Amino acid sequence: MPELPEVETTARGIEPFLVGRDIQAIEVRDPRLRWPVPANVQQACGQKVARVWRRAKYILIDLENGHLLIHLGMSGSIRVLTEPSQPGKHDHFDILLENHTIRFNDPRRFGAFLWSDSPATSHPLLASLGPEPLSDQFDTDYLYRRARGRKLAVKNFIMDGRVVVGVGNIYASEALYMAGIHPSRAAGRISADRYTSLVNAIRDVLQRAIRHGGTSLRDFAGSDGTPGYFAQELLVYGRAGQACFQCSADIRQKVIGQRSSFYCVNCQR
DNA sequence: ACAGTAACCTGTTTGC
DNA sequence: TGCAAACAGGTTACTG
Repeated sequence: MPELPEVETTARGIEPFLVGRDIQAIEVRDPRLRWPVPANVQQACGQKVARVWRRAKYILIDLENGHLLIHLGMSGSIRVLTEPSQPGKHDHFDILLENHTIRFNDPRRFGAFLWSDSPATSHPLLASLGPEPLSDQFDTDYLYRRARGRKLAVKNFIMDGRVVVGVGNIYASEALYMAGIHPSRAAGRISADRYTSLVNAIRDVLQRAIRHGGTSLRDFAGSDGTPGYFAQELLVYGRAGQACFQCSADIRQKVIGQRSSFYCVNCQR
């Protein structure tokens, strides 16, 4: 489901169907999402799509005037339909193009579909977000500086979107393992050198996951029910009780900040 | 400003 | 087998 690599994959997947095309209609059949889908999304109708891109875990659709924001939440997915089909349960809205339909499905309803008049990055939900993990602004100096004086667990620190965006629960565990840092360690008590490792690990794991098309491309690519490619690459996530690949100790699972975390007590300090 | 927690939902898995 | 509890990839809002 939607971690940054999947949002990226989804955005790239729908882009060619949208850019340069006119939005003919937006059909909202179940507006109950994180926030009720507002009527003003209809302003997109009749407009041509200029750009489709991603910021944090938001998919942004830039129009000639205004912007659509889509968030997949925990369980959202988007499919491109090439021929008409009956909407199913949890299919909340469609974006109708001349030859295709973009269909949004979200059982848990933590997703969002919103409109912004001004550039999407100035929307209240996006305005105070931290840098993209794959951008130059996200480096050792930045992360080390932001961590000064912080006492919360480093795992929660890197999952805070105001610090850096796009690091979800899976990749937080993975990156900390790769960097050899214990997820419960206070963010302010980690050396600059170790933050260098962490920055590299975050970059590396996200890039690799994107290259693999995310962890559950199935949502987008026509479901065959098989888990995504990246699931096989996971080093600690979901491996509680199994042997660490580096030292063979049992991988532990612990709840940190209300989320399951996976780590090796030997390899992570 | 910071840290911790509750809350928003439904579907699937786990445990008795 | 049946049922209830626990859990799931995200984020905001509230509390102290």
